[in-house]
Amino acid sequence: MTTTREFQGITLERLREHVWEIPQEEPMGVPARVLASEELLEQIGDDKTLQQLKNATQLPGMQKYALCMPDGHQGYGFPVGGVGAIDAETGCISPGAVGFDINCGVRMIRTNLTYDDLKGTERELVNSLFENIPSGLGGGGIVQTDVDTVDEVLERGLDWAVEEGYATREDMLHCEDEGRRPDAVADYVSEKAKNRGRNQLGSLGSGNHFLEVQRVTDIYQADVADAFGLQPDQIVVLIHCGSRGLGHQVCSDYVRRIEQKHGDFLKSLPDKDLAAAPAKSQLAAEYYGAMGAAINFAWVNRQLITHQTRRVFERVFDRDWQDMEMELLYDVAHNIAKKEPHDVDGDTRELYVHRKGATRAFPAGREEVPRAYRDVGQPVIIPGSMGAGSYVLRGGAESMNETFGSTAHGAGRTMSRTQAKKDYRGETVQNDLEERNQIYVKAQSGATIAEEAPGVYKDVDEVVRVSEELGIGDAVARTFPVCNIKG
DNA sequence: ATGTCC
Repeated sequence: MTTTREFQGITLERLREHVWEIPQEEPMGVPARVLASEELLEQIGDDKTLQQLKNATQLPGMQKYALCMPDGHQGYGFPVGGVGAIDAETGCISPGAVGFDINCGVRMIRTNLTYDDLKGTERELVNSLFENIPSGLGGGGIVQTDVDTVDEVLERGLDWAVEEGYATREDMLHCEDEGRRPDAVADYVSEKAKNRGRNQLGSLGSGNHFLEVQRVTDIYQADVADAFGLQPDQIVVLIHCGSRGLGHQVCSDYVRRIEQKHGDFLKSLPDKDLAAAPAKSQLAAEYYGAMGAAINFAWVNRQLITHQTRRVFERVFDRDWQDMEMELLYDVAHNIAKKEPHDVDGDTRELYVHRKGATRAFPAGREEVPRAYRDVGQPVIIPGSMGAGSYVLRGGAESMNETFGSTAHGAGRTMSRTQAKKDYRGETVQNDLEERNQIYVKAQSGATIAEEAPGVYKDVDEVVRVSEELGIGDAVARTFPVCNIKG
Protein backbone atom coordinates (compact mmCIF):
# COMPACT_ATOMS: atom_id res chain seq x y z
CA MET A 1 0.00 0.00 0.00
CA THR A 2 1.33 3.42 -0.96
CA THR A 3 1.17 6.18 1.59
CA THR A 4 0.21 9.49 0.05
CA ARG A 5 -0.26 13.00 1.39
CA GLU A 6 -2.05 15.85 -0.25
CA PHE A 7 -1.52 19.58 0.20
CA GLN A 8 -3.45 22.20 -1.79
CA GLY A 9 -4.29 19.66 -4.47
CA ILE A 10 -0.72 18.36 -4.83
CA THR A 11 -0.27 14.67 -4.04
CA LEU A 12 2.98 13.24 -2.72
CA GLU A 13 3.84 9.55 -2.58
CA ARG A 14 6.02 8.28 0.22
CA LEU A 15 8.86 6.34 -1.45
CA ARG A 16 10.58 5.51 1.84
CA GLU A 17 11.38 7.15 5.16
CA HIS A 18 11.78 10.93 4.61
CA VAL A 19 11.47 10.69 0.80
CA TRP A 20 8.28 12.07 -0.79
CA GLU A 21 7.75 12.24 -4.53
CA ILE A 22 5.41 14.29 -6.66
CA PRO A 23 5.15 11.91 -9.63
CA GLN A 24 5.77 13.34 -13.07
CA GLU A 25 2.59 14.27 -14.90
CA GLU A 26 1.89 16.85 -17.61
CA PRO A 27 3.35 19.44 -17.77
CA MET A 28 6.13 18.46 -15.36
CA GLY A 29 9.50 17.71 -16.98
CA VAL A 30 10.70 15.32 -14.26
CA PRO A 31 9.32 14.23 -10.87
CA ALA A 32 9.87 16.35 -7.76
CA ARG A 33 11.11 15.10 -4.41
CA VAL A 34 10.71 16.49 -0.92
CA LEU A 35 13.12 15.17 1.70
CA ALA A 36 11.34 15.59 5.01
CA SER A 37 9.90 13.91 8.07
CA GLU A 38 6.09 13.94 8.40
CA GLU A 39 6.39 16.85 10.82
CA LEU A 40 8.51 18.94 8.46
CA LEU A 41 6.37 17.99 5.46
CA GLU A 42 3.32 19.49 7.21
CA GLN A 43 5.14 22.83 7.36
CA ILE A 44 6.45 22.57 3.81
CA GLY A 45 2.90 21.87 2.57
CA ASP A 46 1.66 25.01 4.27
CA ASP A 47 2.86 27.63 1.74
CA LYS A 48 3.60 27.69 -2.00
CA THR A 49 6.74 25.51 -1.77
CA LEU A 50 5.26 22.41 -3.42
CA GLN A 51 3.73 24.32 -6.34
CA GLN A 52 7.06 26.13 -6.87
CA LEU A 53 8.87 22.80 -6.81
CA LYS A 54 6.46 21.37 -9.39
CA ASN A 55 6.98 24.46 -11.54
CA ALA A 56 10.76 24.07 -11.30
CA THR A 57 10.60 20.64 -12.98
CA GLN A 58 9.64 22.47 -16.18
CA LEU A 59 13.01 24.21 -16.41
CA PRO A 60 14.50 22.63 -19.56
CA GLY A 61 17.30 20.16 -18.90
CA MET A 62 16.38 19.42 -15.26
CA GLN A 63 17.98 16.08 -14.35
CA LYS A 64 16.35 13.25 -12.35
CA TYR A 65 14.10 15.38 -10.12
CA ALA A 66 13.69 18.83 -8.59
CA LEU A 67 14.55 18.59 -4.90
CA CYS A 68 13.35 20.27 -1.73
CA MET A 69 15.54 19.92 1.37
CA PRO A 70 13.97 19.39 4.84
CA ASP A 71 14.22 23.10 5.69
CA GLY A 72 12.45 24.21 2.49
CA HIS A 73 9.95 27.04 2.22
CA GLN A 74 8.59 29.23 -0.55
CA GLY A 75 10.92 31.68 -2.27
CA TYR A 76 11.06 33.89 -5.35
CA GLY A 77 9.99 31.52 -8.15
CA PHE A 78 12.05 28.57 -6.91
CA PRO A 79 11.80 27.31 -3.32
CA VAL A 80 14.39 28.19 -0.69
CA GLY A 81 15.87 24.82 0.19
CA GLY A 82 15.62 23.86 -3.48
CA VAL A 83 18.20 21.96 -5.53
CA GLY A 84 17.94 21.83 -9.32
CA ALA A 85 20.63 20.13 -11.41
CA ILE A 86 20.26 21.28 -15.01
CA ASP A 87 22.18 20.15 -18.10
CA ALA A 88 24.78 22.84 -18.81
CA GLU A 89 24.81 22.08 -22.57
CA THR A 90 21.15 21.72 -23.45
CA GLY A 91 19.33 23.16 -20.43
CA CYS A 92 19.33 26.58 -18.83
CA ILE A 93 20.55 28.64 -15.90
CA SER A 94 18.09 30.45 -13.65
CA PRO A 95 18.85 33.47 -11.43
CA GLY A 96 15.60 32.72 -9.57
CA ALA A 97 16.95 29.26 -8.69
CA VAL A 98 20.09 30.85 -7.21
CA GLY A 99 18.41 33.59 -5.22
CA PHE A 100 18.79 37.32 -4.80
CA ASP A 101 21.55 37.05 -2.24
CA ILE A 102 24.20 35.40 -4.40
CA ASN A 103 26.64 33.38 -2.26
CA CYS A 104 24.79 33.95 0.91
CA GLY A 105 26.73 31.55 3.09
CA VAL A 106 28.15 30.59 6.43
CA ARG A 107 31.65 30.24 7.83
CA MET A 108 32.89 28.98 11.16
CA ILE A 109 36.05 30.19 12.85
CA ARG A 110 37.64 28.06 15.53
CA THR A 111 39.35 29.34 18.67
CA ASN A 112 41.25 27.59 21.45
CA LEU A 113 39.23 29.51 24.06
CA THR A 114 36.77 27.66 26.28
CA TYR A 115 33.44 28.93 27.57
CA ASP A 116 35.09 29.49 30.96
CA ASP A 117 37.71 31.74 29.32
CA LEU A 118 34.93 33.87 27.90
CA LYS A 119 32.47 34.01 30.79
CA GLY A 120 32.22 37.52 32.25
CA THR A 121 33.35 39.19 29.02
CA GLU A 122 30.13 38.58 27.04
CA ARG A 123 28.89 42.16 27.35
CA GLU A 124 32.22 43.69 26.37
CA LEU A 125 32.62 41.22 23.52
CA VAL A 126 29.15 41.71 22.05
CA ASN A 127 29.49 45.50 22.28
CA SER A 128 32.92 45.50 20.68
CA LEU A 129 31.83 43.21 17.85
CA PHE A 130 28.75 45.36 17.28
CA GLU A 131 30.80 48.57 17.18
CA ASN A 132 33.45 47.20 14.83
CA ILE A 133 31.44 45.13 12.38
CA PRO A 134 28.98 47.14 10.28
CA SER A 135 25.45 45.76 10.14
CA GLY A 136 22.01 46.80 9.02
CA LEU A 137 20.62 48.07 5.75
CA GLY A 138 22.56 50.34 3.43
CA GLY A 139 26.19 51.28 3.14
CA GLY A 140 29.15 51.34 5.48
CA GLY A 141 31.61 48.44 5.22
CA ILE A 142 34.95 47.69 6.85
CA VAL A 143 36.54 48.72 3.54
CA GLN A 144 35.19 51.69 1.57
CA THR A 145 36.64 51.73 -1.88
CA ASP A 146 36.32 52.55 -5.56
CA VAL A 147 34.95 50.69 -8.57
CA ASP A 148 38.45 49.65 -9.74
CA THR A 149 39.08 47.86 -6.44
CA VAL A 150 35.62 46.29 -6.58
CA ASP A 151 36.65 44.92 -10.01
CA GLU A 152 39.71 43.30 -8.42
CA VAL A 153 37.55 41.73 -5.71
CA LEU A 154 35.04 40.47 -8.28
CA GLU A 155 37.70 38.86 -10.45
CA ARG A 156 39.98 37.47 -7.77
CA GLY A 157 37.94 36.75 -4.62
CA LEU A 158 40.11 35.76 -1.68
CA ASP A 159 43.31 36.08 -3.72
CA TRP A 160 42.69 39.80 -3.38
CA ALA A 161 42.11 39.47 0.37
CA VAL A 162 45.36 37.52 0.83
CA GLU A 163 47.33 40.12 -1.11
CA GLU A 164 45.82 42.93 0.97
CA GLY A 165 46.60 41.17 4.27
CA TYR A 166 43.00 40.35 5.21
CA ALA A 167 43.36 36.61 4.71
CA THR A 168 45.92 33.83 4.95
CA ARG A 169 46.47 31.11 2.36
CA GLU A 170 45.04 28.68 4.94
CA ASP A 171 41.81 30.74 5.02
CA MET A 172 41.53 30.32 1.26
CA LEU A 173 42.05 26.57 1.35
CA HIS A 174 39.22 26.24 3.85
CA CYS A 175 36.54 27.78 1.64
CA GLU A 176 34.31 26.07 -0.91
CA ASP A 177 36.06 26.57 -4.27
CA GLU A 178 39.02 27.89 -2.26
CA GLY A 179 37.32 31.26 -2.04
CA ARG A 180 37.68 32.04 -5.71
CA ARG A 181 35.53 31.43 -8.76
CA PRO A 182 37.99 31.42 -11.65
CA ASP A 183 35.22 31.95 -14.21
CA ALA A 184 34.03 35.21 -12.63
CA VAL A 185 33.78 38.11 -15.10
CA ALA A 186 33.66 41.59 -13.57
CA ASP A 187 32.73 43.13 -16.93
CA TYR A 188 29.39 41.33 -16.78
CA VAL A 189 28.51 43.12 -13.52
CA SER A 190 26.77 46.47 -14.05
CA GLU A 191 28.30 49.76 -12.88
CA LYS A 192 25.24 50.19 -10.72
CA ALA A 193 25.90 46.89 -8.92
CA LYS A 194 29.57 47.77 -8.46
CA ASN A 195 28.65 51.13 -7.02
CA ARG A 196 26.30 49.48 -4.54
CA GLY A 197 29.15 47.18 -3.46
CA ARG A 198 31.77 49.92 -3.21
CA ASN A 199 31.09 50.77 0.44
CA GLN A 200 29.59 47.44 1.56
CA LEU A 201 32.71 45.25 1.64
CA GLY A 202 32.83 43.85 5.16
CA SER A 203 29.25 44.33 6.35
CA LEU A 204 26.68 41.87 7.68
CA GLY A 205 23.52 43.36 6.24
CA SER A 206 20.13 42.74 7.72
CA GLY A 207 17.39 40.10 8.01
CA ASN A 208 18.65 36.68 9.05
CA HIS A 209 22.32 37.64 8.70
CA PHE A 210 24.36 37.63 11.86
CA LEU A 211 27.66 37.02 13.59
CA GLU A 212 27.44 34.67 16.54
CA VAL A 213 29.94 33.61 19.17
CA GLN A 214 29.06 30.06 20.19
CA ARG A 215 30.24 27.26 22.41
CA VAL A 216 30.47 23.64 21.33
CA THR A 217 27.98 21.65 23.43
CA ASP A 218 27.92 18.22 21.80
CA ILE A 219 30.27 16.05 19.77
CA TYR A 220 28.61 13.21 17.87
CA GLN A 221 31.56 11.76 15.96
CA ALA A 222 34.84 12.12 17.81
CA ASP A 223 37.13 11.23 14.90
CA VAL A 224 35.48 13.67 12.48
CA ALA A 225 35.30 16.41 15.14
CA ASP A 226 38.99 15.86 15.69
CA ALA A 227 39.70 16.36 11.99
CA PHE A 228 37.58 19.55 12.08
CA GLY A 229 39.41 20.78 15.19
CA LEU A 230 36.29 20.80 17.38
CA GLN A 231 35.96 19.79 21.02
CA PRO A 232 33.46 20.23 23.88
CA ASP A 233 33.19 23.70 25.46
CA GLN A 234 35.30 25.27 22.72
CA ILE A 235 34.38 28.80 21.58
CA VAL A 236 33.72 29.22 17.85
CA VAL A 237 32.43 32.12 15.73
CA LEU A 238 29.78 31.77 13.05
CA ILE A 239 29.33 34.36 10.31
CA HIS A 240 26.24 34.30 8.09
CA CYS A 241 25.98 36.90 5.32
CA GLY A 242 26.17 37.30 1.55
CA SER A 243 26.92 39.69 -1.29
CA ARG A 244 24.77 42.58 -0.02
CA GLY A 245 23.41 45.12 -2.52
CA LEU A 246 25.90 44.04 -5.20
CA GLY A 247 24.58 40.49 -5.48
CA HIS A 248 21.01 41.70 -5.25
CA GLN A 249 21.62 44.09 -8.12
CA VAL A 250 23.24 41.36 -10.24
CA CYS A 251 20.17 39.17 -9.75
CA SER A 252 17.73 42.00 -10.56
CA ASP A 253 19.75 43.08 -13.61
CA TYR A 254 19.76 39.58 -15.12
CA VAL A 255 16.15 38.75 -14.31
CA ARG A 256 15.19 41.93 -16.18
CA ARG A 257 17.53 41.29 -19.10
CA ILE A 258 16.35 37.69 -19.43
CA GLU A 259 12.72 38.84 -19.43
CA GLN A 260 13.54 41.30 -22.21
CA LYS A 261 15.60 38.97 -24.38
CA HIS A 262 14.00 35.58 -23.82
CA GLY A 263 10.37 36.61 -23.37
CA ASP A 264 9.01 33.82 -25.59
CA PHE A 265 10.97 31.16 -23.72
CA LEU A 266 9.69 32.56 -20.42
CA LYS A 267 6.11 32.32 -21.63
CA SER A 268 6.61 28.54 -21.85
CA LEU A 269 7.42 28.44 -18.11
CA PRO A 270 4.64 28.34 -15.50
CA ASP A 271 6.03 31.25 -13.44
CA LYS A 272 7.95 34.21 -14.85
CA ASP A 273 9.92 34.39 -11.58
CA LEU A 274 11.70 31.22 -12.71
CA ALA A 275 13.33 33.42 -15.38
CA ALA A 276 16.07 31.34 -16.97
CA ALA A 277 18.54 31.86 -19.81
CA PRO A 278 19.00 29.00 -22.34
CA ALA A 279 22.32 27.25 -21.68
CA LYS A 280 24.10 28.27 -24.87
CA SER A 281 22.79 31.85 -24.96
CA GLN A 282 24.99 34.90 -24.49
CA LEU A 283 22.95 35.90 -21.42
CA ALA A 284 23.59 32.52 -19.78
CA ALA A 285 27.34 33.08 -20.18
CA GLU A 286 27.05 36.62 -18.88
CA TYR A 287 24.91 35.66 -15.88
CA TYR A 288 27.29 32.81 -14.99
CA GLY A 289 30.26 35.22 -15.11
CA ALA A 290 28.45 37.93 -13.15
CA MET A 291 27.15 35.45 -10.59
CA GLY A 292 30.71 34.14 -10.12
CA ALA A 293 31.88 37.71 -9.56
CA ALA A 294 29.19 38.29 -6.93
CA ILE A 295 30.22 34.97 -5.33
CA ASN A 296 33.79 36.30 -5.05
CA PHE A 297 32.46 39.53 -3.53
CA ALA A 298 30.60 37.58 -0.83
CA TRP A 299 33.70 35.57 0.06
CA VAL A 300 35.71 38.75 0.49
CA ASN A 301 32.84 40.18 2.52
CA ARG A 302 32.89 37.26 4.97
CA GLN A 303 36.70 37.39 5.02
CA LEU A 304 36.80 41.08 5.99
CA ILE A 305 34.36 40.36 8.80
CA THR A 306 36.64 37.49 9.85
CA HIS A 307 39.63 39.85 9.85
CA GLN A 308 37.76 42.35 12.01
CA THR A 309 36.53 39.60 14.37
CA ARG A 310 40.13 38.53 14.92
CA ARG A 311 41.04 42.17 15.76
CA VAL A 312 38.16 42.44 18.25
CA PHE A 313 39.13 39.18 19.98
CA GLU A 314 42.74 40.38 20.17
CA ARG A 315 41.64 43.53 22.01
CA VAL A 316 39.14 41.85 24.33
CA PHE A 317 41.39 38.92 25.29
CA ASP A 318 44.74 40.74 24.88
CA ARG A 319 46.26 37.92 22.80
CA ASP A 320 47.19 37.54 19.13
CA TRP A 321 44.62 35.80 16.97
CA GLN A 322 47.23 33.23 15.98
CA ASP A 323 47.81 32.52 19.65
CA MET A 324 44.04 31.99 20.06
CA GLU A 325 44.21 29.73 16.95
CA MET A 326 41.37 31.60 15.26
CA GLU A 327 41.53 29.59 12.07
CA LEU A 328 38.79 29.21 9.52
CA LEU A 329 37.18 25.78 9.87
CA TYR A 330 35.23 26.14 6.62
CA ASP A 331 33.12 28.50 4.51
CA VAL A 332 30.07 27.17 2.65
CA ALA A 333 27.94 28.90 0.03
CA HIS A 334 24.21 28.23 0.13
CA ASN A 335 22.88 30.42 -2.73
CA ILE A 336 24.77 29.54 -5.90
CA ALA A 337 24.80 27.70 -9.18
CA LYS A 338 27.91 25.86 -10.24
CA LYS A 339 29.04 23.70 -13.14
CA GLU A 340 29.71 20.28 -11.63
CA PRO A 341 30.19 16.84 -13.20
CA HIS A 342 27.56 14.36 -11.93
CA ASP A 343 26.62 10.80 -12.82
CA VAL A 344 23.23 10.59 -14.49
CA ASP A 345 22.04 7.19 -15.72
CA GLY A 346 25.61 5.93 -15.93
CA ASP A 347 26.98 8.93 -17.83
CA THR A 348 29.00 11.77 -16.36
CA ARG A 349 27.49 15.08 -17.39
CA GLU A 350 28.29 18.71 -16.77
CA LEU A 351 25.39 20.22 -14.84
CA TYR A 352 24.50 23.64 -13.51
CA VAL A 353 23.74 22.61 -9.95
CA HIS A 354 21.50 25.30 -8.49
CA ARG A 355 21.50 25.32 -4.70
CA LYS A 356 19.16 27.96 -3.35
CA GLY A 357 19.16 27.69 0.40
CA ALA A 358 20.97 24.37 0.14
CA THR A 359 24.55 23.44 0.98
CA ARG A 360 27.04 21.37 -0.95
CA ALA A 361 27.72 18.24 1.12
CA PHE A 362 30.41 16.27 -0.69
CA PRO A 363 31.45 13.01 0.97
CA ALA A 364 34.87 11.73 1.95
CA GLY A 365 37.25 11.12 -0.91
CA ARG A 366 36.14 13.94 -3.21
CA GLU A 367 38.99 16.07 -4.48
CA GLU A 368 36.88 19.23 -4.02
CA VAL A 369 37.09 18.69 -0.23
CA PRO A 370 40.16 20.36 1.35
CA ARG A 371 43.02 17.96 2.01
CA ALA A 372 42.65 18.35 5.80
CA TYR A 373 39.08 16.98 5.63
CA ARG A 374 39.24 14.69 2.60
CA ASP A 375 39.23 11.48 4.64
CA VAL A 376 36.10 12.47 6.60
CA GLY A 377 34.02 14.58 4.18
CA GLN A 378 33.26 18.23 3.59
CA PRO A 379 32.27 20.32 6.62
CA VAL A 380 28.68 21.52 6.32
CA ILE A 381 27.50 24.34 8.57
CA ILE A 382 23.78 24.54 9.40
CA PRO A 383 22.80 27.51 11.54
CA GLY A 384 19.68 27.37 13.68
CA SER A 385 17.95 30.34 15.28
CA MET A 386 19.69 32.67 17.74
CA GLY A 387 18.10 30.72 20.57
CA ALA A 388 18.84 27.25 19.27
CA GLY A 389 22.44 27.12 18.12
CA SER A 390 23.86 25.39 15.10
CA TYR A 391 25.27 22.18 13.71
CA VAL A 392 28.44 21.16 11.96
CA LEU A 393 27.89 18.16 9.68
CA ARG A 394 30.05 16.29 7.24
CA GLY A 395 28.97 15.46 3.73
CA GLY A 396 27.23 12.07 3.77
CA ALA A 397 27.95 8.96 1.71
CA GLU A 398 24.56 9.10 -0.06
CA SER A 399 24.65 12.77 -1.08
CA MET A 400 26.03 12.20 -4.59
CA ASN A 401 23.32 9.63 -5.38
CA GLU A 402 20.39 11.33 -3.71
CA THR A 403 20.85 15.10 -3.87
CA PHE A 404 23.62 15.97 -6.36
CA GLY A 405 25.88 16.34 -3.32
CA SER A 406 23.66 18.62 -1.25
CA THR A 407 21.89 18.97 2.07
CA ALA A 408 19.94 21.60 4.06
CA HIS A 409 21.19 25.08 4.94
CA GLY A 410 19.34 26.09 8.10
CA ALA A 411 16.20 25.77 10.15
CA GLY A 412 13.88 27.53 7.71
CA ARG A 413 11.19 30.03 8.69
CA THR A 414 7.73 28.96 9.77
CA MET A 415 6.12 32.40 9.59
CA SER A 416 6.46 35.64 7.65
CA ARG A 417 8.40 38.61 8.95
CA THR A 418 5.13 40.54 9.15
CA GLN A 419 3.53 37.85 11.30
CA ALA A 420 6.65 37.64 13.48
CA LYS A 421 6.43 41.36 14.27
CA LYS A 422 2.82 40.87 15.38
CA ASP A 423 3.66 37.92 17.61
CA TYR A 424 6.92 39.13 19.15
CA ARG A 425 8.50 42.26 20.63
CA GLY A 426 12.25 42.66 20.05
CA GLU A 427 13.08 43.89 23.53
CA THR A 428 11.21 41.03 25.20
CA VAL A 429 12.93 38.43 23.01
CA GLN A 430 16.31 40.00 23.75
CA ASN A 431 15.74 40.10 27.54
CA ASP A 432 14.40 36.54 27.64
CA LEU A 433 17.43 35.19 25.76
CA GLU A 434 19.80 36.93 28.16
CA GLU A 435 17.99 36.05 31.39
CA ARG A 436 16.99 32.51 30.57
CA ASN A 437 19.82 31.34 28.33
CA GLN A 438 22.76 33.74 28.94
CA ILE A 439 22.67 34.68 25.23
CA TYR A 440 23.71 38.29 24.62
CA VAL A 441 22.05 39.79 21.53
CA LYS A 442 22.71 43.23 20.07
CA ALA A 443 20.96 44.49 16.93
CA GLN A 444 20.52 47.73 14.99
CA SER A 445 16.78 47.35 15.18
CA GLY A 446 14.37 45.78 17.66
CA ALA A 447 12.16 44.82 14.73
CA THR A 448 14.95 42.59 13.38
CA ILE A 449 15.11 40.72 16.70
CA ALA A 450 11.34 40.19 16.58
CA GLU A 451 11.54 38.99 12.95
CA GLU A 452 14.31 36.57 13.90
CA ALA A 453 12.84 35.37 17.21
CA PRO A 454 13.65 31.69 17.87
CA GLY A 455 9.94 30.85 17.62
CA VAL A 456 9.73 31.79 13.92
CA TYR A 457 12.12 28.98 12.94
CA LYS A 458 11.64 25.29 12.37
CA ASP A 459 13.36 22.84 14.66
CA VAL A 460 16.96 22.66 13.45
CA ASP A 461 17.41 19.35 15.32
CA GLU A 462 14.67 17.82 13.17
CA VAL A 463 16.21 19.18 9.95
CA VAL A 464 19.59 17.67 10.85
CA ARG A 465 18.01 14.38 11.95
CA VAL A 466 16.43 13.98 8.50
CA SER A 467 19.71 14.85 6.76
CA GLU A 468 21.52 12.27 8.84
CA GLU A 469 18.93 9.51 8.43
CA LEU A 470 19.01 10.01 4.67
CA GLY A 471 22.80 9.76 4.77
CA ILE A 472 23.31 13.06 2.91
CA GLY A 473 24.94 14.91 5.82
CA ASP A 474 25.91 13.52 9.24
CA ALA A 475 25.98 15.51 12.49
CA VAL A 476 29.48 16.02 13.85
CA ALA A 477 29.01 18.71 16.51
CA ARG A 478 26.38 21.04 17.94
CA THR A 479 26.86 24.56 19.23
CA PHE A 480 24.87 26.95 21.45
CA PRO A 481 24.87 30.76 21.16
CA VAL A 482 26.82 33.01 23.52
CA CYS A 483 26.77 36.44 21.77
CA ASN A 484 24.90 37.46 18.63
CA ILE A 485 25.07 40.66 16.58
CA LYS A 486 22.75 41.41 13.68
CA GLY A 487 21.27 44.16 11.50
C1' DA B 1 17.68 38.93 0.92
C1' DT B 2 17.33 44.23 -0.72
C1' DG B 3 19.27 52.10 -0.83
C1' DT B 4 11.52 46.89 0.67
C1' DC B 5 10.36 51.73 -6.56
C1' DC B 6 14.27 54.22 -11.52
